[in-house]
Amino acid sequence: MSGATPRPLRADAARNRARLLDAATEVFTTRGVDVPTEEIARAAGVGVGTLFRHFPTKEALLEAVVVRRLETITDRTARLAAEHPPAEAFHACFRLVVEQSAGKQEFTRALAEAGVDVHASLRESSGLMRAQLAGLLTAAQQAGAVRPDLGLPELVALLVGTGAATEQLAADPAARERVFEVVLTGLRPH
Amino acid sequence: MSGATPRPLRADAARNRARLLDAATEVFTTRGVDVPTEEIARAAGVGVGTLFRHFPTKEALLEAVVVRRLETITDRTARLAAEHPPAEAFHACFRLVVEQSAGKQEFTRALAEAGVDVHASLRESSGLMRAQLAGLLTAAQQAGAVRPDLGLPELVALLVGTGAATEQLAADPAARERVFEVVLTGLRPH
DNA sequence: CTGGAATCGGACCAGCGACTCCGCTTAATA
DNA sequence: TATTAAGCGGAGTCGCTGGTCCGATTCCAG
Repeated sequence: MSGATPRPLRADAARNRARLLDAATEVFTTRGVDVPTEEIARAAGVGVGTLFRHFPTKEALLEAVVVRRLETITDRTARLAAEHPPAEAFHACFRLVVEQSAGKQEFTRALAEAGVDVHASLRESSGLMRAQLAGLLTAAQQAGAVRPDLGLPELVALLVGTGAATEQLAADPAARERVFEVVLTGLRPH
Repeated sequence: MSGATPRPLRADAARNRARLLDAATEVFTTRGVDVPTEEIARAAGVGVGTLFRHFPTKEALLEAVVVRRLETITDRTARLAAEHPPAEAFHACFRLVVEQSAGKQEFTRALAEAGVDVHASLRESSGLMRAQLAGLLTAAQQAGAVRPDLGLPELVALLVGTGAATEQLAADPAARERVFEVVLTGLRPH
């Protein structure tokens, strides 16, 4: 197995890599995954050659973006889970995940479509995320705050769905809030 | 203004047109809107030339497919609405629209992205659909079956969202049912 | 049956976008 | 500061896909 980075990566190279990641996140999110790679390179202030040296493939770049975002969300979720009682934590995380995933369905879908089996790195961080969610869910259920008949798959589906729903209401925060209320109310035991 | 069809369309032409529409519906739904036009032509058993004579553009074909599906759904919705009391009708239609819209978000999104303003035909049938839904919603609200603070936009968003959610659970009907219950429960007044 | 208009099919064309290549630039080090 | 290898940029390549064109084929009126 290969250990850490073989070489420490030169200063400018590291900077460019970071810029590319940021630019790609921005551009993919706002304009969709179909933007030409050149657009991303331009947004990052580098040439396409640089882009492809850092990420061998457009798909690899997309994957890197998704992984980073997943990791961020997982971290924040963990913090919320640690600092609040189960019911509150569950609700806060639900909102967090939905809000932070805006436009992300497209990402993962594109990934899933492109290569049949996603890369190891994605599977790993997505696994961590799922583990977090599973813990949150069972804790909330034991606290009597969530219907006991729901499993992780249903929770994930509802997260994705609520994301899609709120995306439709981007312009109207009040309506978005009402949608949240509908879903969160429906999640309570009845 | 132009009246009805200028010419009655030859027999084989009509057949081919229908085949194209069916094949396109099938292929777009199962493999996404990015399939090459040639695939659709092959699935329909015709050449690409025929395809482009009937539909001047790939986008036009997609639009025709979407319009047809919207019309079907609208018809069924109308029938349900006429034959059941408000609350039942609302629930039944909610399920119907979600189930029949499977994979359709992608369609409309692709359309919206492609040309900025969708074609008149689509706007028309989509308007009819929205009118149906609006009627259904207010009736159900007056019957006390649905939260009174929801508007048409929220309903549409929830339809789209529930569609996205159930699509994630394609393999597990029981889980899908639980998702429906969550959303429909959340829609009731509290 | 048959003439000819409508329709068909698929080779062909053009534009686009992912990725490569290589001469030039620049960070790191002695 | 000089040396050198890592890194950069972007013009160019190649394959793919939407859309066109026209000779071959098919329907149908007389």
